[in-house]
Amino acid sequence: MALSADLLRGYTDTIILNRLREGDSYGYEINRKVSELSRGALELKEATLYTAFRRLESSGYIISYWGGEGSGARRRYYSITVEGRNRLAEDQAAWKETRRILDTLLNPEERRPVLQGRSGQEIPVIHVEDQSDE
Amino acid sequence: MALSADLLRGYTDTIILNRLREGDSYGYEINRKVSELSRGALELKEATLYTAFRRLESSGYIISYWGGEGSGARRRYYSITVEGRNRLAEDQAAWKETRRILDTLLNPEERRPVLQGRSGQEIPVIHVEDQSDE
DNA sequence: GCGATATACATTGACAGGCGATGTAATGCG
DNA sequence: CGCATTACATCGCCTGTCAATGTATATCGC
Repeated sequence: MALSADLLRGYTDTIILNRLREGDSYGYEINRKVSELSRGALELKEATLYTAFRRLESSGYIISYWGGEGSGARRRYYSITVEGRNRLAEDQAAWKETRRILDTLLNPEERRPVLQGRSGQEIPVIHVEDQSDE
Repeated sequence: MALSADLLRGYTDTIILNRLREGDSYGYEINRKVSELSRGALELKEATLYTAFRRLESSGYIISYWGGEGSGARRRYYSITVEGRNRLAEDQAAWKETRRILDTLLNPEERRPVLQGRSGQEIPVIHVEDQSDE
């Protein structure tokens, strides 16, 4: 099943940052790696990729430099900045939260509902039973 | 943390369908329920809600009718159709897939590594007691 | 040497979903 | 009566995705 990257809208930047966390890289390679890690389920389109790079760089989350000449076409390498790492950490936290919310809102438990507020004082579990027929 | 609903783009329709699965309802109520279930983390904006209703209805996933007069403002009730249920099932499957991919692409393993074989057999769910709060 | 292919980067314009702003209307309460 | 609450609705802007298109270099087969 090829994921419609529409459901991933907004995560492209985070995906790139997380890739860069493991070391500098360039567009084409990042793309291959992403599709490899996702088993081909996610193929970032080039236009999406490169607009993301521009967005990230102009926001200071990554910086770029030319390199790799002599072994194929020229490459523009990207490097994650400190701000980028911070942004990545926030994004990862946001993803966990989003995942939790969507799990409860869309149902597919299987991971079990998470009903913990940050203050902890909030209500115990209200039984939301779920028989699919009616 | 209030979720930027930008990260939820594309899921609004599914959230609504899943709510309707439990019975007919109307905009205002659905909205309250969603924010209750998410503990206030997700507040669907009215513009978002009602455009979603129009989208869903014109696609045949829901149908609407007026009702509830006499007890406040008039309400437009929505009912999920058979097509809507099918669509919902697909969306839920897509969410599981998306979740899996994003978990591997964004890293936050923490619950279980996602390295299952292509063959589709699920990883045996490891029983993780979920009492820790972050 | 030459065309095909793969690598690699880049921009433009269209499209779709979310949402702020704004408007309408009915009911209930003090 | 005035105001809050409930409830629905639309317009126009913004942002991220992506098809289409273009450029350039290196390698491989013939």
